Amino acid sequence: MARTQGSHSEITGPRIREVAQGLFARHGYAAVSMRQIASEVGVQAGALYNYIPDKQALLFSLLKGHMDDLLSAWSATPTVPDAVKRLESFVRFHIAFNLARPDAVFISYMELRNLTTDNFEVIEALRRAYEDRLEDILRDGRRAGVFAIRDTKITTLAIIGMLTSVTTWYRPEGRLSVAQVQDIHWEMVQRAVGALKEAPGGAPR
Amino acid sequence: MARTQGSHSEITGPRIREVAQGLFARHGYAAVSMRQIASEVGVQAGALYNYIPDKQALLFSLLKGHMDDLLSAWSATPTVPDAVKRLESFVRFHIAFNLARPDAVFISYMELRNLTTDNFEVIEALRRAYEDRLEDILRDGRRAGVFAIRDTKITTLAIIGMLTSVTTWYRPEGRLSVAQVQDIHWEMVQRAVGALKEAPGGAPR
DNA sequence: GCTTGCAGTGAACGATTGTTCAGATATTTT
DNA sequence: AAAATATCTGAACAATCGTTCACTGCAAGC
Repeated sequence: MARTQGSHSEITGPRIREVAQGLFARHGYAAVSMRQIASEVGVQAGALYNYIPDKQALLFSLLKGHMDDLLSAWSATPTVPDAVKRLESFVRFHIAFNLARPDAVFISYMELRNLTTDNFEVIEALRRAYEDRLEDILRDGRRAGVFAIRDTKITTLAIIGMLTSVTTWYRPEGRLSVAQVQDIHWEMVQRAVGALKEAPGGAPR
Repeated sequence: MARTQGSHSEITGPRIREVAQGLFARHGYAAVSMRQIASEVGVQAGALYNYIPDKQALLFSLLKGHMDDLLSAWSATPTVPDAVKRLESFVRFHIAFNLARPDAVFISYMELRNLTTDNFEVIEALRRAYEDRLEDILRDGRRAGVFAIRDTKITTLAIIGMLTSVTTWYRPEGRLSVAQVQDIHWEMVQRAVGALKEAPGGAPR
């Protein structure tokens, strides 16, 4: 039995990427076979090659797509002149964007080592470009005297590290809403960059 | 040709774990074959099974060993009564300990998904136990009124996330020493938990 | 010097890997 | 209705996977 109903090409193509993303996130790129992907799509392994040249290209296309989405989504958020407000924007954006696509985030820094050297460099450049967006904000704020930062590069990486780690534990059915998580982290980031000056003895809790 | 010189058992055993740790960190558990490990040890694949029951047990033993080391190393650091000093101790310890064994750290949260369910639960419990050490410090400090923390659990995870991310970028030959990285992060953590009250208008930079 | 036992070899096992491709079927175009 | 095109099957490919095992050689104990 070959095709059992009408044209599937517009369904199968995206489905392959969805299924692969889920399986890669759960089990890892190397541990997932093309036959597993095909089976979950509802197709034989050979049919996958009507849509992708090979397994490596599938992984790369997922990571590339995610980084492109990330960068263009951030570019689409309105720019405000105030560095503090811009930092708040970034913090809330980063958390919301990442929590909305945990699988993509997961594989995007878990499967970097399974990329070809060429492919790796492309993704790495995009990652750095994203980090630069935050570093620019921090540099501006420092120059304006609203942030007290020792080292913008390290602070950039520390903030991104802190914010990204949310994806490792957050569960939608858990105790906190996304907005609450954003609030808590925004407060911590504000303090970490020295933007929130509290009166000494200011209310704990 | 079999063995070409004297007894190797006390060499080969640890070597297998060293080599496996390095290869797992670089390429991932699923992507590394027993033959690759054996080849780098300088032995045939079959010989590995004189030391380990199977590949899964090798991975588990690496992760278990790392978590045991981590917990007992922290337990061995002197306890001070002051919560702020205890937090400083933790921050510096976590950074130094992780930077000293990047491969072990890397696979310890990269290969969790390649563990059997039973094995995973063991490692997960140890990870939580370590997090609890930090959460205890934060809770004590909050009770004592020296930390202004909204949510101790989230703050715990955020701090660990921030500190652990150092291993993803730090290179010994880089711009900063471990001590400098510790200093910068300790300042950020101090502020994030509201322990560092700066006079409003306090010197930026 | 003989025996015992550890440490390692090298071949073999069935299973599975990514990928290719001729052929079958359904849809679309003519 | 016929021809052309798109989509998928199912078998096959060489390679590699984790693991087992009969066998070999060396070192240590007697």
